[in-house]
Amino acid sequence: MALKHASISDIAKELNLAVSTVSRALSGHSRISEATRQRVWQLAEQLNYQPNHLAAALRKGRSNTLGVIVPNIDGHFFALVVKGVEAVANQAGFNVMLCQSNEDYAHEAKNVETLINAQVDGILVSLARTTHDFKHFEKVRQRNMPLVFFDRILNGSDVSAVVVDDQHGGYLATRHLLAQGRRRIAHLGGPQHLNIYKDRYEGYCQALREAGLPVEEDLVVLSKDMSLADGAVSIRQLLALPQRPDAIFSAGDFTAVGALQALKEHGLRVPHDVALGGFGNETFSSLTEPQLTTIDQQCEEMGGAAVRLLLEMVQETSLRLTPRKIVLEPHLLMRESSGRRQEA
Amino acid sequence: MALKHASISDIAKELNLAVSTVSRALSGHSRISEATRQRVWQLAEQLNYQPNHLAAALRKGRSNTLGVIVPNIDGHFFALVVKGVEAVANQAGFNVMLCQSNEDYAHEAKNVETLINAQVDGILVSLARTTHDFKHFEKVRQRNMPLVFFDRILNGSDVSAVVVDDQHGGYLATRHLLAQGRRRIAHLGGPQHLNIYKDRYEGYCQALREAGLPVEEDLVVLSKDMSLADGAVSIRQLLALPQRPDAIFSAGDFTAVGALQALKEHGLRVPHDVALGGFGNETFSSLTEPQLTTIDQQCEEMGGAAVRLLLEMVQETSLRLTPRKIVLEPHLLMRESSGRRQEA
DNA sequence: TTGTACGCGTTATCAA
DNA sequence: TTGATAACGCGTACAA
Repeated sequence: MALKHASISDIAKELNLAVSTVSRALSGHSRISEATRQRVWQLAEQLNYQPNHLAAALRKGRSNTLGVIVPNIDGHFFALVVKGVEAVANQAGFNVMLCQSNEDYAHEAKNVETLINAQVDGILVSLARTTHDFKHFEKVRQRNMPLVFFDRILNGSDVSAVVVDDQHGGYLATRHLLAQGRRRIAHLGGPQHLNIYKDRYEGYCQALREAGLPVEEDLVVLSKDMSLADGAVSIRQLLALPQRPDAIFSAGDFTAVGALQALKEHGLRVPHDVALGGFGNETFSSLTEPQLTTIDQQCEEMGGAAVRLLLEMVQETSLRLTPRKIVLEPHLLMRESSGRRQEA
Repeated sequence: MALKHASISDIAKELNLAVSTVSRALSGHSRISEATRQRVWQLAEQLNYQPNHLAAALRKGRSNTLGVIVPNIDGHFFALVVKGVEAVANQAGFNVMLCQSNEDYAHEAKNVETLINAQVDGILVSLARTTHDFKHFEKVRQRNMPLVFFDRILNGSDVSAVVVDDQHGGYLATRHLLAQGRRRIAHLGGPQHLNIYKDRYEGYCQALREAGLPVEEDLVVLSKDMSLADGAVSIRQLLALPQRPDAIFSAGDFTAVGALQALKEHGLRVPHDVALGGFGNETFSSLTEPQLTTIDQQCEEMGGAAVRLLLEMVQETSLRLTPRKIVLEPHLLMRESSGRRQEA
């Protein structure tokens, strides 16, 4: 337990002032004579006074703390988003309480409870892959607690959110592969109830359509976890087709690298035999051989934008009613894995 | 602002009870008639009562929140440690407040202030690379706030901490390279004021000594950031030597992979010409070509152990006086980069 | 078993 | 400009 500490009333007693006066002197809010203000500050300094934020929070009904729920933190993406969140939040004088859902719905629901109990002033969420509904946010809405989503949301949901233009990202990646002369382009996708995977897929379709190519069902392989292993499995499936693809656009870097490894194991050369593009710009993406072409999302920027949006809602109750969306632009990072076919 | 909410006094009024009775009924502390307890719980449920933790915290002088300061979160290591921290903390009913120092001393000091202000019940820290003293923890000690370090601490400091046996890790890696028949083994190390880099270096020396080999100054290259770029720079320096090394033990995976890339650029084959071992088992380490031999630390376990140690100190004041250390065992992960020289 | 009364440290309101 | 006082919601001695 912390040692007993100097409080506002200690200062008041010492200076023969009322606590309210001291409080105002310290917060610099109301009009206060320069003389007493100085006396107060000086003694505060001397006693090494530290404001008790808990008490202030109780009184004001505001904890100056923001809650963040992410699926995980060991990938590059969410780690960077959280970094952005923290930077902007701290800047604004808010603390960040972190929760990981481990891609699990039940865990996510528990996280929400936790943050409500902790009395955070607002919540930032990116959904777990296993989340199909918003039930667990009911209490948050009831309390009229500010809530902002980022990156992963449910398709067709009307909520405040900061997202990347995933469709455009998928479009960019696929168009790039087309530009390299590829015609049979496969897609490795994720759970379609999540905006990000659905939109990336749509972008893929859009690019094909634009090139006058059909979307062949056989060439679209969806997986649940978007893991390394999923990539390998998908490749096995694709290579069993009568005619194999000459390029692959994966909606995630992990799956893309899993695919890369599997392709090599099957004796296929990347990009010569099969060109490859991923999504997400994970750390390892530039360390594979060949280096992986991928889509960069503005991770830190996303975190910062989400916090700013949330803080506006925290400060202005009226803004909590109408959902607002912020859309960031993704960028194509051309690297080796999608190069042109070499004329042998 | 959250909507007005049911408090224990609301329940009390409704039931014609005293708040204290309700309080006890809910917390199940004192003796309470089964009848009233049931009535209270039922109404609480009905009114969707949520305890106000802020008020409880103020009253009890305990926030049930733990603070964590890490240098960053975008590497694999700290991400996993934080995951472990969160799991165990939540399990025990504690929240986690996260701060990143960005490897910067000043930032770290600010983080400490932040956490003190937030009135956390205890602090977990892994030092920034630029931290050379403990000054900024003075206030923490003054308040007798529980403080536990993990992974990175200052050499020779007498504090409570959970660390990996880095010396043994360095020893394992180096001995492994020796066992592959290498004799001129270089070392890429980090700032020696931090235990982890110092100890890994010591382990390297120990293995060489044991093999009857000298530690050649020329073969030891230290760098500040342990980044990818540092690895490349170090390689340039090593290759400028009259006789180049036939193996390298790097105290970090990033540097190791930077070295790997540089070696390849110089036309050297890994492991044939130069065998390579890293430290830390980053995600990308198994995705490079060749796959990187490295040392695995028990990240999540470390986070969990640190929280447990901290919580003991939170609950039992007397335990805060004598520093305790917990040492985890590292494991060697043999992969391709350290294979035997192939007889051509 | 239950009720009374007070304090945790702040801030906000009203009066002086 | 300052002071007195009442909350914020909960926990806990002490009394009944």
